[in-house]
Amino acid sequence: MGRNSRKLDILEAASKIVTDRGIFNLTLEAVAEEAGISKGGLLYHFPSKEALVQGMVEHLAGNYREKISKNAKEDAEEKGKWTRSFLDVTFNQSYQNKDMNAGLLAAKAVNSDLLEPIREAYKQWQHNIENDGLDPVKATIIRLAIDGMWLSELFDIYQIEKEKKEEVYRTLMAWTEE
Amino acid sequence: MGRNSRKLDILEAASKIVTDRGIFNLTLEAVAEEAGISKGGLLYHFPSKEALVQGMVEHLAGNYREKISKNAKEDAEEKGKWTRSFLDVTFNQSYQNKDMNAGLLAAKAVNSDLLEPIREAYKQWQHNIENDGLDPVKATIIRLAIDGMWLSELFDIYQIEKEKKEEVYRTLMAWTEE
DNA sequence: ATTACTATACTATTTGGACGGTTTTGTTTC
DNA sequence: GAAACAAAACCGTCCAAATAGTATAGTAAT
Repeated sequence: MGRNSRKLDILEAASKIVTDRGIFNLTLEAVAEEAGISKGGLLYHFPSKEALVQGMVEHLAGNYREKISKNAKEDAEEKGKWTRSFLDVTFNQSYQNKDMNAGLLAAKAVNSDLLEPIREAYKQWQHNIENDGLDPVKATIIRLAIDGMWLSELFDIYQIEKEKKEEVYRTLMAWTEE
Repeated sequence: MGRNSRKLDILEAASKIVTDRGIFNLTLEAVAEEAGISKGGLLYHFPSKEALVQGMVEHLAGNYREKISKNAKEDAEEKGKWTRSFLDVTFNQSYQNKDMNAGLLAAKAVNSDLLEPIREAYKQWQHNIENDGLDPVKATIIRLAIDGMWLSELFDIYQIEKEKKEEVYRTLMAWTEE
């Protein structure tokens, strides 16, 4: 798998550091060490810290987008497919995805402008969800609820019990099929 | 003239810096200057940066708690009062409250343990909401949706149009009255 | 005397990033 | 196929700037 995964190695290392040690420990040296590369080598791939964080965001936004659009396309039922896809991917995949959380936190801390790719993605999803054959307000609520779930966990504000989480998920999913 | 609001001035200054300039610019010097106090004076009140952030969190958590419990007590209808109060306070008051956002971001960045007062508050609210005379799952969804709304804005991920926000709010509110 | 500061100077450490050099890999020419 | 060269990938050191926190001497009001 060689050479092309070098950049990915670095991005993963950066995510790991943010997740495990917090934003203030995301230093070039720490990332280099975690990725098994020298500081110079790191700066070769990402010429500045901002570029590194930008890389993180672009990577996670791309991944997330792909998953959601693929999932929607595979849905047999037309009505509600975007809402379902968003719900499913967010709950079952991105949820535990450290990259997402780390990238968000890093971008917010370093430079809010770097969040643009994510904003762009969300804008599109919101549009799709509102034109999904469902009641737009209810669809939006579904979206907000699942976002509330992962954002509150990302923030360590609270975490509902697994049981209740599953129940919420099933209920929201059922709403997309009404 | 016990200018006892000195500590509050400092906390407000800190919030303003985080909101306007981001977490990395929350330095002791910057806070002192923004608060119109010397660095020594700042350290007199908050002996370390961590203590300052702790102060921020405690202050916002206290405020938030008070508002919600006051609001719930004033509700004429018993059923759903906690859910309504949470919804109302979050949407109409804490929402634009920069203190909340700044405190959260600062605590998450500096030391996640500092979020404990908020976690404690949320734990209680979740308990109240689940025993509010409403369907617990639906009540939880209401809570999650409104959290999704302010957290996604706090994060600058997306912002729905005002119109739609109001609609969502009204719909959620109606659900607490069913 | 105590509380609540101001003002300045200082230390010790960290950090982003520049820089110059080296190794690896790939391509062309003989 | 080997030599010659070029480009990409990478290393390790150096440095100026910034920062948390300490120290200290002094002020003003209660």
